[in-house]
Amino acid sequence: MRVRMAPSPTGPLHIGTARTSLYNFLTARHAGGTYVLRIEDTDVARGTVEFERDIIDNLHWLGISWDEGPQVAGGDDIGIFGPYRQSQRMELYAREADRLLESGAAYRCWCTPEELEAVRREQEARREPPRYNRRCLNLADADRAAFEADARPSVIRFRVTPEVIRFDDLVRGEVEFDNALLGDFVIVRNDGMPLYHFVVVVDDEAMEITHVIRGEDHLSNTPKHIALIRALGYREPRFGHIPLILNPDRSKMSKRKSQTSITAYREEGYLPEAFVNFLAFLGWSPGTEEELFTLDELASRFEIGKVHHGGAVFDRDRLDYLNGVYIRAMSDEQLALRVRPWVPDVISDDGLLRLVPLMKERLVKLADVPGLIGFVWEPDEVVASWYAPELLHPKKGGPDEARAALTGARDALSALGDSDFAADFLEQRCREAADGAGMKAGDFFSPIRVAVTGRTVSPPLFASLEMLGRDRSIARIEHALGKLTGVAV
RNA sequence: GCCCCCAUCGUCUAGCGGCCUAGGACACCACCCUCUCAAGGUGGCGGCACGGGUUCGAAUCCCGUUGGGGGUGCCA
Repeated sequence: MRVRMAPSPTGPLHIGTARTSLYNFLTARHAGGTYVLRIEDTDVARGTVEFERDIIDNLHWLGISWDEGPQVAGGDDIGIFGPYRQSQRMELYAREADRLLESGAAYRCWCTPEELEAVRREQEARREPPRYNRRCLNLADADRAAFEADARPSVIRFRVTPEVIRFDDLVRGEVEFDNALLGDFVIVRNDGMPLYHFVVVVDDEAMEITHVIRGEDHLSNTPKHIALIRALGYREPRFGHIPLILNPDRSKMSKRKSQTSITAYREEGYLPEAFVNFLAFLGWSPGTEEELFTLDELASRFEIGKVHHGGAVFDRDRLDYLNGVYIRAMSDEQLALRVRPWVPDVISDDGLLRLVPLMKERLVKLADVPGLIGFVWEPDEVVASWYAPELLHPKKGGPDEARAALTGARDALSALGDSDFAADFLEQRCREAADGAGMKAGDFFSPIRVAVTGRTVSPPLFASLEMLGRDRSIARIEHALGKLTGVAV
């Protein structure tokens, strides 16, 4: 078995491409087959090397690797079927196009886009299917000779034979199309650039691809490809069309309506292992109630034949949940490492490790880290700027209660030495102080929380105080007291 | 318009003729735990699109309807 993924570098790695790549990868790994990466960069107008870079990087990030593929960073191609960029395979396409021309399976067409457009409009007006009228196929010899002598640019069209095309789709079973409904489609542009339908077929043959697994949006392209395969005398691979990933409104997932670039998810701090797990289940399930799988486990369980037929909506909530599960399953040491890019250097590795227990259960995405524990490293004034004085008021109470709690806490904390400034001690003393002030613990803690973390929602208060240390904790409480007087009058 | 594909809770799905009073997960709601928020625990809400067949029996098979999606490029 030889399978391939064939991304086009006309944009950053897209969720759909990532999922298709994953399914191909899993299919190859499951069967012990070979996995090939081929860059389909025939669209020079839209493709860029930056996008190719993004695609390769993010595929790697997801843990998807390939046995054969293009050279990267000046290295050599991996594999003997290269080059693996279509832009480097032009002689092959030219040769195969000539074969088609010679056999009469393809022909040159000199129609201009404007002429084509006019014909299309007429057909639509007559409610006929819009397809090429074969004007250039039926050209008189003299006219053809004139065009050729003129060296006027021409495209090459594939002459579609009217016949019913059937194939046994890996995921859908028997599918049939009537190619009589197809027009003669262009396979080489008038600037000599070969087009997708053509190159994909040529390369799959040249690279000995046995299984073509792609998105359902290609299902109706397959009869074209099969026709081409037959005309060229190629072997027909198996085809499998996997369901699309959908926007919430159930249309094909698009940049306009959803976040589709893998880079964006990576930057938000989703874990690749969670992301892959999530992606795998968008259109497939092992048939049991298990739902946590590593890439290796997916590879051993995945079967292309068990892939669903219907599209799947991309559900952020579920992704978030899964990411949280993976975060919580990590050791503190692992999580500290993963979170490092979101934490400033002033926090040492040891310090970060001590911070991890404060955030682990609360973390959904790694990028949430600063919002969660930023108060630890932000300057006192910055933390103070996060809250309005009114936020210091406990739920049941006003400035008086806030002041009572804050002064009580300040006194209790001040009485403690640096070595006693530990969470359990702090809690004990603050509870005593709450009693002393005749307040409920919750109401007493609330102003302290806001003063120290700048927010009404925070990690556990006393562990937070401990992390912050005696002096900074007291300073923040004093500061809060000052803010309180400013408005209390 | 034409061609093709698809159809189980809001979402991801289990189900492949009797095990289904349709199971799980996310989300949502309630309660418990609790210094806030989480995490965790318990419970709840919620679905076989519709109509015909076939069969002793249909979420499962067939046909139709409806709905949704994809394609219909000198993009991929």
